[in-house]
Amino acid sequence: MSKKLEDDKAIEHRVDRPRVAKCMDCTCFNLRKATRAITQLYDESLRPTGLRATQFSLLIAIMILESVTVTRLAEIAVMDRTTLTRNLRPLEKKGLIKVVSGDDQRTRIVTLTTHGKEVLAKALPLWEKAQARVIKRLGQERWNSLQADLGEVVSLVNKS
Amino acid sequence: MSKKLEDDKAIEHRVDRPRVAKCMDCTCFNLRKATRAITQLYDESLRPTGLRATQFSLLIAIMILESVTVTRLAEIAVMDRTTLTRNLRPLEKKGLIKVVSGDDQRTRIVTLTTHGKEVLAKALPLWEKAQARVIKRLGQERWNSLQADLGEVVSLVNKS
DNA sequence: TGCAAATAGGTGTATATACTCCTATTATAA
DNA sequence: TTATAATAGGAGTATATACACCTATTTGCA
Repeated sequence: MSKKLEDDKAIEHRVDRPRVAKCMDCTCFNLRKATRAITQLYDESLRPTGLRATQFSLLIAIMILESVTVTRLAEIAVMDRTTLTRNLRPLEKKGLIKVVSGDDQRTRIVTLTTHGKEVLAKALPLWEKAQARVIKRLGQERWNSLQADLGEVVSLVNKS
Repeated sequence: MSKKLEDDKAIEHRVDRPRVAKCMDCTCFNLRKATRAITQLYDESLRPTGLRATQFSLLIAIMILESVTVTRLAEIAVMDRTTLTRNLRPLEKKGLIKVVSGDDQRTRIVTLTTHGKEVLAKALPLWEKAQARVIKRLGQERWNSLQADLGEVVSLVNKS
């Protein structure tokens, strides 16, 4: 290897300040920060119902779909199948959902219980308040573009 | 209570389809979806180094700060203090960071080890590739506005 | 028809997250 | 100076996340 190439390589691997500083713009880090912050806001709002934000959204999805398999629900939630399995556990334990085998014995069908629907009805106005607050503070226009961009991020990764 | 008010209350608490459907626009749910997706992309890119995206960003922050307390680092990372304590554990176990008591005996000072700097130097170009790919696919302009919006979300919550 | 491939799902393990409650140390004020 | 408040941090507990690997069932084809 020529001296020139060695120098290039050394430069390439040197960790200088400005180069490291750029890492603070990490898309992943900033998404995670925003998610941590916003999750606390929604969790706080939903606390009277005993639901976490993630649980609320899963229940909503199940209500809309009425009856859905684990794999299908995982696809919709852009969630690993095994993650969903674990996330359904506390919902089942609290009696909010019911999980039974489908006609295809491999599948597990998830549905809301009556109790689940009741809790969801109590949670809905609380969620609406939190959502309205976020949209108001962010501004409708900015919120719209954020929603669109988040959707773009998801499809960007799926097409990888 | 008058019949009129009872009706209003019934309407307020009724869970009709369009109202439930709006919940799919949940800011929290969509942020979490995007975060799950993008985290997998960065984790995949960093896999050869054995670092997760979160770990990479923490190491970067520690490198920039050179020496930092747990509470200060948690503030910067917009992370619960107890979460950070747990997140530092695997980094310490892998010998990437060192945690020692400060002059103020209550504080714990976090610094990078030589090994930590080496791993970070290996990870840096991998992160840069992932970051460049995301910016390219999203488009520089869209990425810029996403970054700004995520920052806005964080400060929005902090000001609550 | 019978067997391999595809599909649906769960477990083990490890990290990520944060709330509640706890201890230890430092700062402050009576 | 000493009692108290404030600060820094950790432990217990529970949820959230996903990879690697496993089993059971169904499908499709030779």
